Amino acid sequence: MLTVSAALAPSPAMVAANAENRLARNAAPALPSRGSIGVAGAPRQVPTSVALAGQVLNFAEGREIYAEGEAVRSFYKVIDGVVRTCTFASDGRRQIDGFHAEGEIFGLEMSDEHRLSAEAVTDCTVVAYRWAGLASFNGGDGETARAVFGLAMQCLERTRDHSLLLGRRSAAQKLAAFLLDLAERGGEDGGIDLAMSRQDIADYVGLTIETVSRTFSQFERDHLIALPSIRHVVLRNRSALVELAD
Amino acid sequence: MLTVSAALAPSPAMVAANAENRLARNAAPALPSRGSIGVAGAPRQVPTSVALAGQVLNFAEGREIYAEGEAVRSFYKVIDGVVRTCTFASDGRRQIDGFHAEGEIFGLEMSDEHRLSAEAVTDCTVVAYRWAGLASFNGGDGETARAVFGLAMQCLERTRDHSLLLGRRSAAQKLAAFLLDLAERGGEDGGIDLAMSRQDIADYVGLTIETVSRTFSQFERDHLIALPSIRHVVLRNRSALVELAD
DNA sequence: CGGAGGATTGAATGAATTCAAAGTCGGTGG
DNA sequence: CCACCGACTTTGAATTCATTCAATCCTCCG
Repeated sequence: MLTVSAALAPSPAMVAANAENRLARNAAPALPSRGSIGVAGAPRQVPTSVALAGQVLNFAEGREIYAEGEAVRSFYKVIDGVVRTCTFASDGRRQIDGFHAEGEIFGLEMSDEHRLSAEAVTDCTVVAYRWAGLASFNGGDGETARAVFGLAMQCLERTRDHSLLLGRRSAAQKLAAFLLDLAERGGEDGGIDLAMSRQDIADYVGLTIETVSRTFSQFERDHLIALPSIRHVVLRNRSALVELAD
Repeated sequence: MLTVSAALAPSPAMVAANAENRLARNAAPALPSRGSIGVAGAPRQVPTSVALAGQVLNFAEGREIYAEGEAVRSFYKVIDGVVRTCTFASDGRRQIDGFHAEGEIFGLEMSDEHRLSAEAVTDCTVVAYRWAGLASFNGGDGETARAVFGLAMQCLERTRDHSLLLGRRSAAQKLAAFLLDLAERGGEDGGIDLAMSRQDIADYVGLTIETVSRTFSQFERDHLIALPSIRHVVLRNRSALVELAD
């Protein structure tokens, strides 16, 4: 149902009720954006321009896209909005593995069931590409394979950065790094639009919501940032933040 | 110098002074092993059996294999011994991204310079495969591409697990998870041979060396483990450890 | 305008770190 | 062969930082 193309090879015939999408540089349509991770800015570069058919799907804020343990049938690219991938510990604590914004992919896994769940942080539009584990990598032509590989490597790099962020760092270091990352991904200086709640941020950087709040307030008192509204951050002293972050 | 084959395609002609190696299931030669991560056991399965030429290299304990910032010319597979990949914060703190044992790869990166450095935890033997970023993915035949892709996905999974480990978890949870991971990778039950120092462990799980030591001692007092020698751990109550880890 | 969920702030607690000292182990040289 | 040295590890006490628990404050929506 979710999938359209045969294993990574375009097959327009199967593109039924839904629009076809191309996995290409700047391919995202200009939908009214309610929530980029950072500010609207330069689209994230994807190192491919390969035609790949997929099915466009919409999810309302908070909706689950797939659950931990569910069979892997697709991987996804974000067209608009923000998605989080996460796991839940036995005591209920949530750990957010990553936020995925326009142009980024998620859900690409080797095993046959998802190790993480995915949820819409904001209302969002994604494209599902048929994918059922490593076997799916077989058929595609060289260029498609290369595209998917590039995307996987991008995930790997982001995940690596994340685990370095979580290592032995203070709350201030983590949050400075988090904000700088958002600013970089968002594109322009000036303001960052937070797509996610404080709780999301806390679960991403491995802190409590109170510590996140306190640290942001401290940053503001120190004139490192301004918080004109609850979901908007302005970097006032980027170099000091960089210094802090490491 | 380090590289032997043309981009991921076997080219025996270039295999000059050094032995050729095949990236295959159970390909590792039976060298006298001084340091697997865990106990000697079932070889880590690699989901490929593709011929791939590479150059065999040896590194003494503590030696640097490549440095952060260095140009990416190869990725590596561990034949024997253990390798760590890590970064250094500006204040000198080290963060270990991963330990890589027999059969595992490291150093596969998309960018043109290494974001991490790699060092020999023990005396070790690795094979270097020519690799210069995403462009290297172009030439190979389908099967080689698939092999490399599978390896990249394996790295991704390990890195994901690591970042979940580092999130909001207590020292006991982190170390229980660490020991269970080693035990699983090592193969058999019974004993775990720690290839790495307490400092290495601390830098991997994001704790101080003192906390690692104290927690191990506490585990021993609680009969979760035994520590017959400094580099040897016996799991005495695996289910309790699993419970602890989450 | 009033309610509810999310965010901020405060005070007390607790876990991990830091600083400091003692113990262990392996290796080297007498 | 034994004693000593040095690096690594363990243990102890005090401190620090983030968490927990609790109360208040926004802000958005109905």
